[in-house]
Amino acid sequence: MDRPGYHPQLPQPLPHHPAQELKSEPCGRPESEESCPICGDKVSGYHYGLLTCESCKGFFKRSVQNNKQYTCAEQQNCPMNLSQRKRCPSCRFQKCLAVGMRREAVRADRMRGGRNKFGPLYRRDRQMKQQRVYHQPNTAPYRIKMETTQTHRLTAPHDLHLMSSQTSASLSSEAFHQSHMYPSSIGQLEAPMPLDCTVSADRVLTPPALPCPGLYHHTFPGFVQEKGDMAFSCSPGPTNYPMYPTPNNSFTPRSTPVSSPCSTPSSTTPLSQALIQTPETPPAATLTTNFLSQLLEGEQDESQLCAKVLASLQREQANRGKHDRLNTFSIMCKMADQTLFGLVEWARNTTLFKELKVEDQMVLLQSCWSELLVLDHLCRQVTYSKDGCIYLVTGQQIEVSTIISQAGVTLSSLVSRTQDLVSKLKALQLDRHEFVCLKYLVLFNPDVKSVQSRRQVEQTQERVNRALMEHTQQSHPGYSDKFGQLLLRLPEVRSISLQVEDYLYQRHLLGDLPCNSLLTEMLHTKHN
DNA sequence: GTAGCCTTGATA
DNA sequence: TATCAAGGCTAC
Repeated sequence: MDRPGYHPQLPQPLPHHPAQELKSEPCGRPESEESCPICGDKVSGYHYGLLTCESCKGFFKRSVQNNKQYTCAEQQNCPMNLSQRKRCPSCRFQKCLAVGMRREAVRADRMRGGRNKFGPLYRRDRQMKQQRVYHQPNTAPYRIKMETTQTHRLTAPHDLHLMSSQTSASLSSEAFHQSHMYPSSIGQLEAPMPLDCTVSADRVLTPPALPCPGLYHHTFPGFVQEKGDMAFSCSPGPTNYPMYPTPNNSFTPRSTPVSSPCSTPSSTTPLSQALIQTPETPPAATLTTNFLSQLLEGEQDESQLCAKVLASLQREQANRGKHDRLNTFSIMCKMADQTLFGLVEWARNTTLFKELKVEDQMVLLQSCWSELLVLDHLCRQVTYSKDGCIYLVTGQQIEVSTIISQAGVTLSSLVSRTQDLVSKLKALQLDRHEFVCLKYLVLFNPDVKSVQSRRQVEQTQERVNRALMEHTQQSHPGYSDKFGQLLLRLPEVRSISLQVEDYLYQRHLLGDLPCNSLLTEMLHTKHN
C-alpha cells in the first residue's frame, strides 16, 4: 500500500487518526478536511461507520449489496490511492473493512432515508474531533492553561482538594478526564511533584518529526533514548506488543492461515467459524489456540499506540506558544485520552463485539470502560515496568515511591492497590493471551443491565472463559490453579475502577472535568 | 463498474 | 424543521 504502515491483514489506524482534523466553518458546521482513510480522496461525510469519500461509500455499498467476492491478482497489498483505487477492488474492499467500514450499515431492505443505528457512534466521534478543534489556538473557547502558580502551591495531601476557582476555570476541559488511568499524573497536579513539568513537556513534545505512523517505529527508540535526561527514568520503547519470558512465548500463533476478521464479504467470519465446533473440527486444544490467536489479532500494537500518543502530544504542543507548553499532567491526560479512545476502537473492531447490536455495544462499553482502562494499565505494567516504577504509554517510567510520597490519600491508595495487583499478576506470569481473555471477560458482561442479547453476550463470555481455562492448563500444566487465580483478580480490577470513577465523578461535580470528552460522557451515562 | 449528485426520511 | 446518512440515479 502506498500509505506507510498499512497492512491489509492488520487492524489499521482508526478513522479518526490524530493527524486528521476537522475545521469549523464560520457557520459552525464542521467541514471535513480529512482524507478518506481508504483512498485519500476528500471525505464527504460519515458512511457505513466512518468518514469516507463519496466513491468509497458507493464502492462499499455496491460490494455489500451485491455480495461481491473479489480476488486480488497480486499479493493482496495493492496500492490504494485516488488514482489507483479502481485497479483492485479486492484490496479496496479489504481496506474498507480494515479501516472500520461496517457491512451491517448497508441496509438489507434498501430502505432510504433516516438516520442509522450508528448515530451515537458518529456523534461520539464528532465530539472527539470537536474537542481537538477546541484546542486549536485562537479558536478555542478556552485555551489550555495549566500549572498556574496557585496550582503549584497546592501541597495539602487531600485527594479531593481542588485548585482555586480561578485555577480550575483556566484549566483545559481535557486536562483531568482520564487521569485515573495513570494515578501518578493526578498526583502531579494535586501535589507538586519533583518533576520539572515544563522540561518534561518540552522533551516529550519535541521528538523527531513524526510525519506518518509507519515511520514511528524507527524514530521512537532513538527519541526515548534522548529523553534519558528527563526527570522520569525512561526505558527503550517497545517495538512490538508484549512478549515476555513465559512458557507462552512458544505458543503457536495459529496452525492455519487466518485472514483479517472481516476479510471476505461472506457472512461467517473466521472467528465465528472458530467458535463453532463440529465433529470434523480439530482437537479442542487447536481450536483454543486458533481462537485465542484470533482474539489477539485485534490487539493494538503498543509501539503504534505509543507513536499515536507522541504524535498527538507533538501536535498539541505545536499549536501552543512558547510559554504555553503542556504540563506533565496535561500530557498524562493526553496519554490516557488516546488510550481510552483506542480501547473503545479495539472493542468496536473486534469481530465478536461487532456481532452484537449497536445498542448492546454501547451499554457494554459504558459499563466497563474504566475496567478496560485499568486492565490495559495493568498489562502495560506487567509487561514493561521495572520494579517500583510505573510505565507510561510513551515509554517513560515514574518511580512509585515518588508518587506515593506526594499524592493524597485516595491517590496513594489507588497507586498502592494497582501496584499490588501488578505484583500479583507478575507473579502469575500473566501473558498476552490471558490478558486479552480478561479484557473480553470484562467486556462481555451479561449482567449489564439493559443488554438485549444477553444470551449472546453470555455465550461469548463462556467461550472466552473456557479458552482461558484451557490455555492456562496447556501453558502451565503444573500450575493447576492459574485460571482461578486470574479470575480472582477481576473483582479487584472492578473495585479499583469504581474507586477511580468515584474520584473522577467528584472532580466532575466540582467542574474540573471537561464537557466534551469521552470520559465525561461515560461518567455521565453511568450516573444518569 | 465508478463516482458525483439527488432523494429520502428518521432523528435531534 | 434542519440535519445527514442512507439508497437511487445516471453520465461516464
